[in-house]
Amino acid sequence: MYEVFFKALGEPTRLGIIRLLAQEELCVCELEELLKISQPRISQHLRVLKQARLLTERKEGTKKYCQLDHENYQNTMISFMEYMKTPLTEFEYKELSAVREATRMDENG
Amino acid sequence: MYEVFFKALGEPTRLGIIRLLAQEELCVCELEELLKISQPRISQHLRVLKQARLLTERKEGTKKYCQLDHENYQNTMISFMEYMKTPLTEFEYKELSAVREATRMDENG
DNA sequence: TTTACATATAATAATATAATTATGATAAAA
DNA sequence: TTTTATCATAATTATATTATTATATGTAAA
Repeated sequence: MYEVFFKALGEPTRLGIIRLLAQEELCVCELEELLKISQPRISQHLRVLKQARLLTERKEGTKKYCQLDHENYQNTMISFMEYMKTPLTEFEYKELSAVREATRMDENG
Repeated sequence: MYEVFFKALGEPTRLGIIRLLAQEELCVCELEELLKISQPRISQHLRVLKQARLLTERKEGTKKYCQLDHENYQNTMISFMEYMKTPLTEFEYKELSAVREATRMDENG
């Protein structure tokens, strides 16, 4: 989940796209002209952003207008920050204690 | 900058590592045992996290203890969220107007 | 000063991702 | 109904990333 989200953001072309779409609703051909990159390339990166739930789309005639999925973007960022704050599971703590216990035993004997 | 940061987070092994290191200071061999993955693999992923400024390190004897660089992690997340809120540059708006003007001209004539 | 431990690095192989080129689909317009 | 515009997809090539294996480095202890 977070992996897909961050992987989508961890690429320069997509970062450029998503920053534009955070401010303006744009269609593929506008992105193409603004960023001076080919249409299939835009299209493929948009697919990645869509899978990461970073995009909302709207069709108008033959054009597809995209913008940042503000809600899911914010929710995911916040949820990740919360996730990073959550303590390890009980199991993880037990494992960790075991590992440290083993190390201490090494050191003492 | 953000690209390196998010790319570092956009990989499952590194996400697993960084979540542990957000809660506990751990050395490489502890990560190795907790995550059941090889030492070179840990070591390489730690390098990526370091480059993304997600890590602080401390040496103690032969061991290297790591933890999340809480400060830089938070600053980067916040700074990115601010970045996403900043309006397009004047130049970008001009470009966009030009593109839209061209489209409108197409539609009208 | 040899040995063992913790970590890093290099080389390789496997896999994944990105960009390009070519082609297809759909809807609107001529 | 043929064109044209917009977008999607497939195939290919190029490049990057990941994991493994083998080896090296450094440090502390025997």
